[in-house]
Amino acid sequence: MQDTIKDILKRNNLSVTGSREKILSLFLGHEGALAHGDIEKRAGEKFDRVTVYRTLQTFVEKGIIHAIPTADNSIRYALCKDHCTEGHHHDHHVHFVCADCGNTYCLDDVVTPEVKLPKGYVSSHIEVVVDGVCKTCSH
Amino acid sequence: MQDTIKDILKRNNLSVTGSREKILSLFLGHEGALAHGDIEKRAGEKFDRVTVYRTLQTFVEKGIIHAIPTADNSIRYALCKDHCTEGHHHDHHVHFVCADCGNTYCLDDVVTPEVKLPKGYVSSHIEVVVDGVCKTCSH
DNA sequence: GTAACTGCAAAATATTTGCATCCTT
DNA sequence: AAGGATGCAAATATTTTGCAGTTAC
Repeated sequence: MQDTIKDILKRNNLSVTGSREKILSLFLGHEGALAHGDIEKRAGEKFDRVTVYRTLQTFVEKGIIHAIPTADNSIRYALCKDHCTEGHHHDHHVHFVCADCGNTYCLDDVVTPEVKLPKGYVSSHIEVVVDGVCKTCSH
Repeated sequence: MQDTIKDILKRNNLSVTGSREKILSLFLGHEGALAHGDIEKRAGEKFDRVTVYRTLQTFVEKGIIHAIPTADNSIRYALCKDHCTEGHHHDHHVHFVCADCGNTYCLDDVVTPEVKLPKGYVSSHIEVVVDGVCKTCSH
């Protein structure tokens, strides 16, 4: 696991630092998406806010994580399991926000559906966010 | 037009006040969606920030407008053209964010597609946001 | 050794709350 | 007149920026 994290960082030309390893391990160890606040909470409270902001930004730029906009104005981040590269995100899956537990999941198996746009509109990216109750909470 | 605005407010049991009339008229007179900041800019005169916050919140609660989450963390608001009532939004259309002009449009004719979720997931609402170039800018 | 990263302080923004006053009904 | 809405001040919260010290490579 340690090696995997380092590998991810190195692969993206990022220096391997404590903060980055810890933040990245939070993502790897958590199934759902994390908001900025979640990271500060879940971490052993050692993080400077600023470091978290900058680390998340760096990760997004490098294509390690992607941002998921949700209705409550809190941006969540989740690992890119697809083959994202710097400046090129390819997250063609659906996101799911559970009203019960509040977690946000990437439904990697659910492919973004096609949308027929009116004439003249050109689509470059489609983001689908489903609200509802997740597998765990619906039991 | 004036009467329409008043009608909308009255229909929702809201007192007819200057701020509400003006903010509502901004939405009626603008095809796209508006963010908080847009409203302060477009309003010819000075609006108290607080009034805008509270008015938008009230409108959302009453089902007059709905919020559109976008990737850049700026919530946009747009008129509900469907039959929304207090606490019950029914905006089953697709939203489009133009990378060129920055406007956000409700594509009322484009119905939200069905999404097949994995077993155990229950959907209550699906939000589709398409990024790309709009009709006007693609010319 | 050098470039990159972090943490602290502080600035710039954004949002919420309390309260006195004013306006709508 | 009564209740709700507004505007101001101020409290909170969020995000960004600058810079000096530290660390990775």
